Amino acid sequence: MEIGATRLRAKASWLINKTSLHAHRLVAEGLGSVDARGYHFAILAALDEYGPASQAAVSQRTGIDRSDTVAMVNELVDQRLVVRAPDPDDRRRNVITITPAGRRRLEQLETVLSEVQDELLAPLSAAERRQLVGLLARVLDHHTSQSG
Amino acid sequence: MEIGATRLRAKASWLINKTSLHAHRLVAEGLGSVDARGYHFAILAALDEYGPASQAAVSQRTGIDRSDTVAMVNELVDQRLVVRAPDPDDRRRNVITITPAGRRRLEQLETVLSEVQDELLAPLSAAERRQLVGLLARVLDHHTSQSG
DNA sequence: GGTATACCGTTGGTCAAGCCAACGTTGGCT
DNA sequence: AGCCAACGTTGGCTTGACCAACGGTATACC
Repeated sequence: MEIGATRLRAKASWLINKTSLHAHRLVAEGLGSVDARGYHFAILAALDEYGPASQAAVSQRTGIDRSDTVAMVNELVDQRLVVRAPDPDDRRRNVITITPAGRRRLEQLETVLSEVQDELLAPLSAAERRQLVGLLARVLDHHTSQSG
Repeated sequence: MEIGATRLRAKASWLINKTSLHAHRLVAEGLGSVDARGYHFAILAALDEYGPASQAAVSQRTGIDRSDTVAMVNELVDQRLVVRAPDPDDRRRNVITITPAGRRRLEQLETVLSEVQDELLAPLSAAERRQLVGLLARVLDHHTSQSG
């Protein structure tokens, strides 16, 4: 495709959506090649940074819906990358803990995703990449703080 | 939600995908309030800029799948915003032409979308918005030119 | 102490987007 | 004439994001 339509291209929303599609596809391909999914990385990363947490906490930190978190944690448990145990202090909760294997997996996914970022942002310099990330982060912050 | 996880936030792919979600929602809400969809604007804009064209051409220029284009053109025809006529020079083709009402509609949607852009990019200055649009356009160009 | 209220994990389902395969029709090429 | 490519159209598939509701549990308030 040779997308034109200046009116379309001038719309940030359109650019973001289209770019997101490419990003999404690249991520899915990259992670798919090692039998993982984006959600796996998100959850492992959250557990690694914040330590063991309830599924609700994981859900909040990753922005993944509670119901979807259940399925993802199931998959991670099956792969022995995390452990799910009832919280003795609050029996409503399950405490999810990342395992050593989970940490190794996280590093593997980190590597894969770094390569994907490179591919995605190929035409941009290092400075420009930082710019883009900074701008997007600000936009995202604005909307997540006031609405979500 | 109070999304943290620096590892996640540092990934451009993640930022783009999340931001895209907000953008998509805002666009859907904005256009929904005047009973339109993103695809409508895309098609009307393409027809306005390039003149009458076959559905295949519209499809290419907007990046909308051929099969989805059929449905969208149907809707636009129902609203008398475009006309679909067989091409006498090539009977495989339908020539889609925007009507005067279609142009008025396009301007209406343009207005709505401008407001949506404002809302989406609220935390950014005008210069920063141009920066963001420029960076995204370059990323998008890179991937659309080499992969289809 | 008992009741209402809020939270947690889980199940099940919805909805729209983006795709893809296939078909009949038509055009172009050789 | 015969083959291949393009077009419009139908139908369906997959996935991500989301929502509603439930039983079970903790907390707050009276």
